[in-house]
Amino acid sequence: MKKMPLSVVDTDHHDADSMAAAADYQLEDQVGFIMRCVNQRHLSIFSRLIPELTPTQFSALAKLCATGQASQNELGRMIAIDAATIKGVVDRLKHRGLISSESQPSDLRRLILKPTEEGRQLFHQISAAARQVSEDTLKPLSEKEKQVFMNLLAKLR
Amino acid sequence: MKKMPLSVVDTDHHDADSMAAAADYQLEDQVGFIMRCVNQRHLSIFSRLIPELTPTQFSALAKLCATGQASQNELGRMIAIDAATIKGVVDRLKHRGLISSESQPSDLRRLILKPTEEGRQLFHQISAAARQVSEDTLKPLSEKEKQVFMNLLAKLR
DNA sequence: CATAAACTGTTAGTACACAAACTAATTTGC
DNA sequence: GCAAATTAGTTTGTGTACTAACAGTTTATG
Repeated sequence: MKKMPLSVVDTDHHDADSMAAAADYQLEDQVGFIMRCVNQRHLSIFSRLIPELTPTQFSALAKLCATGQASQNELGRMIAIDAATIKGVVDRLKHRGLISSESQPSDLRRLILKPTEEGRQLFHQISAAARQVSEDTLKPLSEKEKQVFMNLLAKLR
Repeated sequence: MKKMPLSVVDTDHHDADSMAAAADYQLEDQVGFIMRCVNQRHLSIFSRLIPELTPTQFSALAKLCATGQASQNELGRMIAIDAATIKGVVDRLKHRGLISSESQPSDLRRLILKPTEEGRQLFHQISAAARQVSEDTLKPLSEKEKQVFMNLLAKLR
């Protein structure tokens, strides 16, 4: 790793305020940046322990197994995924035979989604690994710290 | 909001362990799920306060303004973005005239990236807003809680 | 010095994620 | 009873994000 010549302060950038603000802006101290990194680590743990599904696909399948059935948009709302995104997720799960869909006679706009027997089986098979993913992600923290962290994280929802 | 009929426990799903594991699996209590939600909120705050750039584009520009220059892959490494992804980010910043690139004579593989004057100006203009993004994201926490949270979050990197 | 190993950037492929614009179906409000 | 608003799902477009495979360049090694 070579050090690059640092030359931040160079020219006229308007007011003194924005100069000072920009000068001591530390990208790696910002919540968003660190969260992105933590998420990268989490995704890597997830795909190692559960190579069969993406986190989003697993969320959808898990929620569908928990509720029994739901319409497509309804499912998206339950797991915080918008209508445009959930479509692709559902298509892929359907294509793999993990969920089924049929239109609801009483409301022709709606697609009723249900997990197939295969989908339920897969969910049950990997639910232990899913719990392990959370555990591994929080591994760097002590039991007490985990509780505090999860508590604060939930407040930022 | 209508309640759906809950019918989770229905058929033979192998061992008692995985049944029990699956039965009390609460998606909304998992780190990964909550982090995704927190990130959604953060992204929404970001795009409201800084509509000019995405968080990733801002990271790249900010780091380039801080270091003066870097090669493409080097820049990616500094902000935790892989080679395939950084290409698109750099292309878009270049297309908008915020950074420039030229190949390095001493190593023909490398593209040396630098912020343009316009890029530097934009960075200085929005750096205050960038700090505000972090502040707003952490708003639900008290000062003490913010410190604790950032400390624990950093441990999960 | 030759060549294997490592590195830089590129491309293709898959999968989110969201905004905006659209169709069709259903509710509502007057 | 009917127009207006709402809802469900789809499509398009943009922007991450990662894997895998690849070509050209540089470096390290035998």
